[in-house]
Amino acid sequence: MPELPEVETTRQSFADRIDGAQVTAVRLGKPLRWPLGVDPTQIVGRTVGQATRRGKYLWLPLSQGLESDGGLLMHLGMSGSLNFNAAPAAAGTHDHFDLVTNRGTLRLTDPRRFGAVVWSDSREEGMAAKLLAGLGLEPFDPAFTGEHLYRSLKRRRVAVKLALLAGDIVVGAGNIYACEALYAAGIDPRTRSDKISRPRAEKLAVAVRDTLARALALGGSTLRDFRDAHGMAGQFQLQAGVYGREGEACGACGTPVRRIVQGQRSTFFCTRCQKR
DNA sequence: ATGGGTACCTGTCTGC
DNA sequence: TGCAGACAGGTACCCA
Repeated sequence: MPELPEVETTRQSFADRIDGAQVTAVRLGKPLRWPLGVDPTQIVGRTVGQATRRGKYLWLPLSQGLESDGGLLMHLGMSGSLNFNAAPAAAGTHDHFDLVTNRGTLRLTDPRRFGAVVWSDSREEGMAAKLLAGLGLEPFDPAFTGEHLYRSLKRRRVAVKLALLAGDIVVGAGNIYACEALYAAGIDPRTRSDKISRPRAEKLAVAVRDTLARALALGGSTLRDFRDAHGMAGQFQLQAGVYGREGEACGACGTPVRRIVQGQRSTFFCTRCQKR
């Protein structure tokens, strides 16, 4: 579900409110993608720090005086959302993790349970380090340039859409925004990554950054169940050019939007506006 | 190393 | 109404 705009929207909606809170309890529901990796009693009494984001992961620091840092690495998977509430309802069927603090409860709701909440002694150690290790550049990092994208794409020969989705060149674009960025850049998603010219890579880098920024400004996309930590839905899906619009007329040329499958996922594109 | 496929799990929608 | 099948925002892991 959540791609970078949704994860960042989520982070911004609870980070300042939970920063400085004391953990009073932890409640676990059904298993998520990985075990928590720590005895929950080790978390109780800790102080929550400022949540940060790397790709689609959130890192929530939980310090214990001077002796121990550590924190939780969280991922929303396909169907996860985090809610922060001072007076949370009783945990429902899909509520699988509660971090109860003196200011409110941070709750992960995730029907499909592809999400994760994993303890690490620091962001640079253990499971967190392992999961973050292979990630590509942040799209808003000045180092993410057309030249960087061009050189990275040159090294492989998969379809450019799959190269974007892989997340080891640039992070943050999932299925919706990979489709939308390629549409904005006028590039056919089936184009082999090593065939993308320098100028087109430049255009694509700009499109990735702008698409994600625009979605972030709209609070992300809500297709079915995404909500930020206040329960607000995103608005970007209403402006999508191609995603989820199979058969509808392309806004630029009127050609019906086409749907194909790449890597077992739907790709939406305009056969006229997007060239190989 | 690269590319391709599978696996994880639940809900919703479509068509017969 | 029931039921099978397709599909859904992600990504680690296994195999060739």
